[in-house]
Amino acid sequence: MIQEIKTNSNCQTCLFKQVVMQYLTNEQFELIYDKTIQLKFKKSETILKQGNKFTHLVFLDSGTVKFHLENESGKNIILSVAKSPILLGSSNLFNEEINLFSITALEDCSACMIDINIFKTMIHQNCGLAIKILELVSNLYKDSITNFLNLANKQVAGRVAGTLIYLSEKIYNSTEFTLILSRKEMSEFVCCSMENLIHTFSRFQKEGIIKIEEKKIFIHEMNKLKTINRVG
Amino acid sequence: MIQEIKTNSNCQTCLFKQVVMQYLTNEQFELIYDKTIQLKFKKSETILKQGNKFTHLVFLDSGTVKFHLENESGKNIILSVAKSPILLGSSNLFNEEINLFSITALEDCSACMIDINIFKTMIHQNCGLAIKILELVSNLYKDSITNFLNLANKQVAGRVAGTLIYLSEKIYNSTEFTLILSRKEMSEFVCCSMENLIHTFSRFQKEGIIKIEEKKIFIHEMNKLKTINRVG
DNA sequence: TTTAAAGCATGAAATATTTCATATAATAAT
DNA sequence: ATTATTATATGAAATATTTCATGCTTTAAA
Repeated sequence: MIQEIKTNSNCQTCLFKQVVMQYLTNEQFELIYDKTIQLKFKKSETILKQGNKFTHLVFLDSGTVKFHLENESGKNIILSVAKSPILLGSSNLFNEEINLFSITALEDCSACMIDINIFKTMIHQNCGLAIKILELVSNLYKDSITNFLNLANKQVAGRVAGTLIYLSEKIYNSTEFTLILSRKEMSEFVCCSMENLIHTFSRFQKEGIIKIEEKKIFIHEMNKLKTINRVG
Repeated sequence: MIQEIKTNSNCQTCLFKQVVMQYLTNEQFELIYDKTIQLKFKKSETILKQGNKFTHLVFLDSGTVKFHLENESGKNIILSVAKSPILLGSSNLFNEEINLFSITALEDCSACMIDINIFKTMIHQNCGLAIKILELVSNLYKDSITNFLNLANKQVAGRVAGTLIYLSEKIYNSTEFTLILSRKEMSEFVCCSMENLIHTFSRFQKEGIIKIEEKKIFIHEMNKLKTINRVG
């Protein structure tokens, strides 16, 4: 990762600043800003590592990331995919200061690392900011339940459909997109073997529901996908 | 459910009051108290219903509950089991005021229903309280990830082991306990068919890992259970 | 440029899981 | 007391999933 000289940064247009400034004075913001480091991450670099003590909130300014964790049997699981602009690490704020999961860049990203102690002090001084963070954590919590719902008690076809719908609606905002996840990563998202994922992709393609050209995916029949997702 | 006359209630010893009073004045607490209703729920009564607009936080004073939801294919899933004292509904506080999941009594419960609007007003006036709630939501979030980890990418035996460990360590604080969940409910917790759950119980019993006497469960070899849970 | 490695794809065998059929015991209803 | 219902249990067939073997294609390395 490359550390940028801060004078080059574009704080003027930063969404995080715009939100936070509603609750902070200029002086308070300067305190945060002094401790903030702007970094660039290359594809597949780790932004936050599961199990590490975490020292910074991360505001993802550009790029897409995956939240993932290893379970006790050593298998990797992708919890979610998120794109900028988004604040990462907020769910850890009031845990035991250990990252619950890893966050890794799926494509080149730029991010601001915000000192956690300074930020916590600000929260204590500022109800509005605390409530804003509470909103963020609540929504993360909601997303994780949605995710859980997609996986639990469904067969692989239903889960693959759910994941394709999620990517289409929440990440790419289109029924045609170029996947930045490998087949292996897709299978870690769907929680099945890579072969099963590929078989399911092939089946969906044979049935005309989707079209696959290597990394490009075209969803032709979203309705069928939604039915498959619903019935499991 | 039976509504109690408030003069009979035991607010003097209530944990919720003890915590909240650290952040509120007597006058503020009285405001909340005036709008609070104390209820008793019988086993299997619904405390909060998935999809309903939610109007009250619920402080569970006694009893044990399950968090559960129906997925799109109509299957019931138990997200978690929780026992008193615990504040229910806090994760909904800053969502769209819709219950994300249902909460149902697993045994007779008593609970205080706290008006959400009054409580929100208090949060806005009080950073300490906001941060306390933030802690609660963060921990709920952490629990749901732990739960997810137990289920994802593991075979049924590993998941059954994980659920037994959870019940033993987090709910009953003993290796011997009388299950308040039916076999059907256990299978909804583990996310498998009821038959598969029963098969797995039988297998564990044959291998001497646990002993089952109808509703009573004796965990004889916790280490083996943990190994099975870890390797999946 | 050639070779090695990684990613993707397919089919078949091995394994896991669900569904179905059936039975028994415990509980509820008549 | 008798009957019906519910909860629990077991085994076998049907289905789903993983694992394995293999091949092709693309990318990275020598």
